[in-house]
Amino acid sequence: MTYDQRLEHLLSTAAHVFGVKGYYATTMRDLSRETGMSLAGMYYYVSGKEELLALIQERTFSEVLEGAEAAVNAATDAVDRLQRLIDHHVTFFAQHIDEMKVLSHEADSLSDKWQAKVDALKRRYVHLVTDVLAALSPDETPKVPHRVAAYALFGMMNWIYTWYDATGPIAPAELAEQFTHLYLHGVARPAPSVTQ
Amino acid sequence: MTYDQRLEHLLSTAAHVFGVKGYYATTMRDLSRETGMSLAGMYYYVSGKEELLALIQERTFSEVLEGAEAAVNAATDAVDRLQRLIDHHVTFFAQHIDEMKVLSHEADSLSDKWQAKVDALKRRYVHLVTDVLAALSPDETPKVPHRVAAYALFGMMNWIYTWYDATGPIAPAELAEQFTHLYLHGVARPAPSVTQ
DNA sequence: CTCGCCCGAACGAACGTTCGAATGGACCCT
DNA sequence: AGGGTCCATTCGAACGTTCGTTCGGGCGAG
Repeated sequence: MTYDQRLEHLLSTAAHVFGVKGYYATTMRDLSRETGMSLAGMYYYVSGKEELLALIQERTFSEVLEGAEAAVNAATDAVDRLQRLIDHHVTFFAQHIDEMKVLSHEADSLSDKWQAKVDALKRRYVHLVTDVLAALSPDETPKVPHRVAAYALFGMMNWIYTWYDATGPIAPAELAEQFTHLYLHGVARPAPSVTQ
Repeated sequence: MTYDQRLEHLLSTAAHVFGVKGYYATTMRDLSRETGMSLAGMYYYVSGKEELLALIQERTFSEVLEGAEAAVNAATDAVDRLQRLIDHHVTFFAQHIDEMKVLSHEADSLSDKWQAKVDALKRRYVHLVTDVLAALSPDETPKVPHRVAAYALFGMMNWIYTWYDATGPIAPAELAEQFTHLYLHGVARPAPSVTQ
C-alpha cells in the first residue's frame, strides 16, 4: 500500500461517511473506526477535518467538470450537447453518490480559503451550462433567462440525492433521458399548443 | 408579551440562524444571544435543540401544505392547478426563505420520532403534486413517470435556496411564471419539432 | 542510526443540558 | 387592606460529555 493509496482510502471513506451522516455529524473518531486508521494517524495525511471536506469537494468537482467539458465537446449540435451534459451529470452522480451528496449538501461548509477554489470550479460549470443553453435558444430575450434555466436544470439534477436510488428500477442513463426530454419539451403533451 | 409570542420569537429567530449558519453549526448560545433570552431560559419553551428544529419544520411544512392545497383547489383546470401550485411554492419560499432553507437542507437531521411526523406531511405534498401532474398528462405510460416529473419539479423549485435572491431583479411571481413555462414547455423553441 | 509512518493518551475548548434559586404577579384567607 | 402562599417564568453557574487536535514516542525498513 502506497501513501497515495492510503490517502485515497481515507478520502473515499470520509466521503462515504460524510454522505451518510453529514459533515458536521461525522466525527474524526467515526472516520478512524471506518478507515481502520488510528485517530492520530489520519493527521499524517490531512491537516484536519476541514481539509478532508475540501479535498473531497475539489477533487470531485474537478472530475465532474472535466467530464462535462469532454461530454459537451464530443457533441455534434446544441441538443446533443444538452443531452450529453445531462447524461454525464446524472450518470456521474449515480456513480459517485456520496461525493455528490457532499458537494450538493455541504456547499457552504468550508472556510473562505477553501471555498474560493471550489467556487471557481462551480462558476466554470455554471458558465458551461449557460453556454449550452444559450446556443440552444439564441434568442436575446427568451421567456426564461438563461441563468434561471441553468439553475432550474441544476436543481432538477442535483435534487436527486434526496430521492433517487441508482439501484432501483430506473437506470441512470434512463433518468438522464427523461430529464432531457422533460427539460427540452416539458410535461405538456407532445402536441405543441396546450389548452389555454 | 404572552407565552405564545415569546415561543414564536424563539422559533423564528432559531429558523433564521439555522438558515444562515446551518443546524449543526448553530449553538444554543448563538440562539441565546440572538433572542436576548438566557441560555437556560430557552429550555422553558422547548425541550432542547432538536425540538426547535422539529417545531420549525412541522409548522412550516403544515403551512406550505395547507396553502398549496388551497391554491390547487382554487384552480379551474389542470394547467391552472400547476401554475398556482408553482406560484404558491415559489412565493412562499421567497417569503420564508430561512424556514424553507431549513426544511430543504435539514430534511434528515431529525431523530425518528420527529422525522415521522414531518415525513407524513412530505408524503402528502408529494402526493398532491403527483396528482396534479397525473391530471395534466393522464397517459398511462408517459415518457416521463409522474414520480420523476414530480421530483424534478421539486428539485427545480427547492434548489432556489442556493442561488435565488428574492430582493433581486426577478420577483417571486415572475420566477414562478418562468418555472411554469419551463416545466410545461421546456427550453426548446415554441416551434414543436426540434432539430434531430 | 535515520526517517517515513503510525498511534495511545491526553489536552483544552465548546457543546447541550440541568440545577437551584430568585423574581414578581395573582390569588386567597382573615 | 394586609400578609402569606403559590406558581409561572427567568437565569447564573455549573455538570458531564464529546469534540478536533496535538504531543511524544514507538516501530520497521533502508
